[in-house]
Amino acid sequence: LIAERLRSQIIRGELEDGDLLPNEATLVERFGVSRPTLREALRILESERFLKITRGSRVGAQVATPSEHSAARYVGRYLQFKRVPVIDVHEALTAIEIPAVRELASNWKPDGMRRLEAAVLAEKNVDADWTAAIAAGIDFHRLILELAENRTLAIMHALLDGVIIASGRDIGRMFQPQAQTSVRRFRVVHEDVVRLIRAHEVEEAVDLWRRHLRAKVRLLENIQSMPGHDHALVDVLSREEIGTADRLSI
Amino acid sequence: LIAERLRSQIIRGELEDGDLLPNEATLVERFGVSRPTLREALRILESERFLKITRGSRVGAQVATPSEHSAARYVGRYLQFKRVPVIDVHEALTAIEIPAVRELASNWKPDGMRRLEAAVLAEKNVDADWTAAIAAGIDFHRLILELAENRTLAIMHALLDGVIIASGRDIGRMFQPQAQTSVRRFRVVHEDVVRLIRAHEVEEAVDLWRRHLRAKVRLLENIQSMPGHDHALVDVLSREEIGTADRLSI
DNA sequence: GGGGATTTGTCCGTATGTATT
DNA sequence: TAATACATACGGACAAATCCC
Repeated sequence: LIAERLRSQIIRGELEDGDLLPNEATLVERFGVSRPTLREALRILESERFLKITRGSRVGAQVATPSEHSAARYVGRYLQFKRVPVIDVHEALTAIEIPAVRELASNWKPDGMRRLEAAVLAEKNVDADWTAAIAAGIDFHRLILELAENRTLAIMHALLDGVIIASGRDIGRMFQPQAQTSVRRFRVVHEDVVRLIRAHEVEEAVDLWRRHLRAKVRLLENIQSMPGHDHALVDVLSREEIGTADRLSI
Repeated sequence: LIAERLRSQIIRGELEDGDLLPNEATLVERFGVSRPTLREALRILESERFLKITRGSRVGAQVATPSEHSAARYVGRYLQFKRVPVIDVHEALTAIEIPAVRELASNWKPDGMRRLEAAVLAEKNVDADWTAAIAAGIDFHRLILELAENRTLAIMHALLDGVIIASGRDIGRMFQPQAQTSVRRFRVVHEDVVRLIRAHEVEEAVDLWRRHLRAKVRLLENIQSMPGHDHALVDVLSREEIGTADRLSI
């Protein structure tokens, strides 16, 4: 009940990001419960990433606004439990991005177009740095959703994107030498699609994007088809567990 | 760390739905921590709906497989925090369902077609019972996603559907007298779309479904446009809080 | 229906690790 | 370097709920 009260305050915006909660003794008094009970509530909120708790002087429980990252982990765990293959998630991303490109090509706004062209430019600038290049590529896909006038779909896209990043292995695969040529070609496609969107060439833009996404999935499939990697499932736990094993020394 | 160990076991399927965990004393011994510490871990997993804890003889912590319902609440809270309007969620559902219908009309399988026709029949049978009729209507939409060969999208659809149900108000609006005629007409549309899918009339099926979804959104908008209801945001907390207030007697 | 056994819920007191001043 | 403020952890005790006989 205490966790729910605090959580409600955070979601409603009464408690803002970075706000410091009173110390445990004060909270114990305010809610009229004992310390162990209060701590169970704080632990719940910490696990849900609504609080960030540190110990020491003049610190304590700090309010953390829910981020896409934390929501993505929950969804990712669910997908993992459902034994969903990673390729399936990529296909879902495709289904979400196609109508977004259509919408954007039909009626973009000047401000959005500026941001698209800035993103393309940013990709060009980091072309030498391989890590940054891939991050910029992911950002470009997200930007398209963000500009496409549906916040729910943008959030769903970000969640699934987050799941793939948390799962991590696909991104790792992109770093493999055999993938580099393809990834570099992707940047040019991004440039082209922006040009088509600007010209309101709806069908051409959609078609190019569809081919682009199919190429991305096929690239991952090809790299994935190494022995032992077939039908790789979503796996967001393995990475968390590395840290765990370390701290538990098992 | 303890929560993560147990959670990992549940997600990997080592602990199955309904399994009973040992009692607290045993767990304390097994993990080598004190009781308050263990309880914080159990509290985390309970809040994430991985455990269902009851007190009394011969019971205790029971493993609960993550359900769409629990995942939906998590996503719902995030949407609420982001101040997303309910209509926006409906539009996202539209974007997800359209390609699903296209895929289904292009190549359905005999088994899927059987289930579609059974769903239509089920809707016809509960036509008199208003509550059951609406539930059957929702099930029909879910079935389309389930048959459309992408599990991730089906899960996303179920999540958003769950958010709307948790938010609850839109469903309530469907019960209003002014909506009943429209909702009844929806059942006929479901029947028609199955016929078109069976006949592989792809574009016609997609077009009908697009109109159907637009009608649904418009219906909700019309009812919603009563004073004080404009741009209603996703609100999954209010319902939870009713229970809270009750138990806290505030 | 009642009593005993089992299990979680809650609380207190105390000691310890850690960050800031 | 010392003092302070904070979370972390432990052990023991009792209360409350549930189940079984």
